[in-house]
Amino acid sequence: MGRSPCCEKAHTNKGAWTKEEDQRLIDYIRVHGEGCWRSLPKAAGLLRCGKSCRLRWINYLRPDLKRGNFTEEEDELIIKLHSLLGNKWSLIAGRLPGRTDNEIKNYWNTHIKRKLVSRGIDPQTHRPLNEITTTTTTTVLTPAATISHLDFSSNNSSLPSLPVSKLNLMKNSQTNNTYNYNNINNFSTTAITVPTLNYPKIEPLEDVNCTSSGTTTEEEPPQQIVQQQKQDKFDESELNLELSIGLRPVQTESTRVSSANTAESKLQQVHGGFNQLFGTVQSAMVAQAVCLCCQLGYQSSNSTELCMNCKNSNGLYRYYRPLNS
DNA sequence: AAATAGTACAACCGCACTCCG
DNA sequence: TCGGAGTGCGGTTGTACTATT
Repeated sequence: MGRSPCCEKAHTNKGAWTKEEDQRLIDYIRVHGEGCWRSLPKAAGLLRCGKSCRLRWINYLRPDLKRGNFTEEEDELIIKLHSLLGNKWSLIAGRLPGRTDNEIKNYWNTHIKRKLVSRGIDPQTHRPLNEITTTTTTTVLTPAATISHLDFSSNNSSLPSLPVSKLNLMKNSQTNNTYNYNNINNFSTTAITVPTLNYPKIEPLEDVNCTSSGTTTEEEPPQQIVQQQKQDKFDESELNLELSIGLRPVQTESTRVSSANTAESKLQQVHGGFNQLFGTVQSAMVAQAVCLCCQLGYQSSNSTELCMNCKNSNGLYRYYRPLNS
């Protein structure tokens, strides 16, 4: 049994929007605001599907959209973000104020792909097209590798089984037991050092060997939480806003030392689950996050005034409507 | 000038996720 | 806890426009 269609297809217009339809939609949203897209068409007197209205508004009619050509800076930012996030267009769009996911996706497919190919770079992997082997220090499952399962349970009673989904994990090839976790909210990399004997069972959905700009924390003490300051400036070489955490190898009760300021104590605080640890780390990351557009100077560079991104508590730019404000 | 090929992008489709009763 | 409604997302398609022959 399939789900019901989103609208009565029989009595809806399809295809390009007319000026009148646009105006009706704009007028309606100006008065009533966004929301309840299913009932909106009828209320606004539009013979359109609610989804169609939503798409038209979000991708074309919103007043805060930045129309026009992409700048060189935007190009480079999209490339960097794509290398980190893959085809997560909405996330990429969240970092480009005034641009929509659809617009970026189209632009990627029509311009940037070709641009990268002409530079000799594979648009999907962001590796040189003619590269056969790699000598870089980090092996990455895929630019946005998805790990289906992370399991500490077999040899370790203090850490739970970890049904970790959709983490961007990169295995550090130099330190066999370190994984880098790409935090998509603020582009930081979290190095997770796991006990050698309790090596996590990684089941990558895709096995794509490629390189990355991910950083390692091999020389840092394993139990130390090191939160490096973000780079003030968008670096041409890489988006390296590093936050590192190393998990101490499993210890017996007798050897366990508690300290309020150590990573170990943090671990103990979150013994209810590794997911909680990620939640804690992520929260810290987000709390510290300064949006990229501010770093880049796209938005207000005035230090006393946060841009819309930074005003948004989750660190991600989302659509904002100045209509009724 | 007409036909054809290539390009750009708006719009659609279907799936997945979240929310709420 | 479950199921349906609403919404968001990524991939794909359709079509208008431009360049080339």
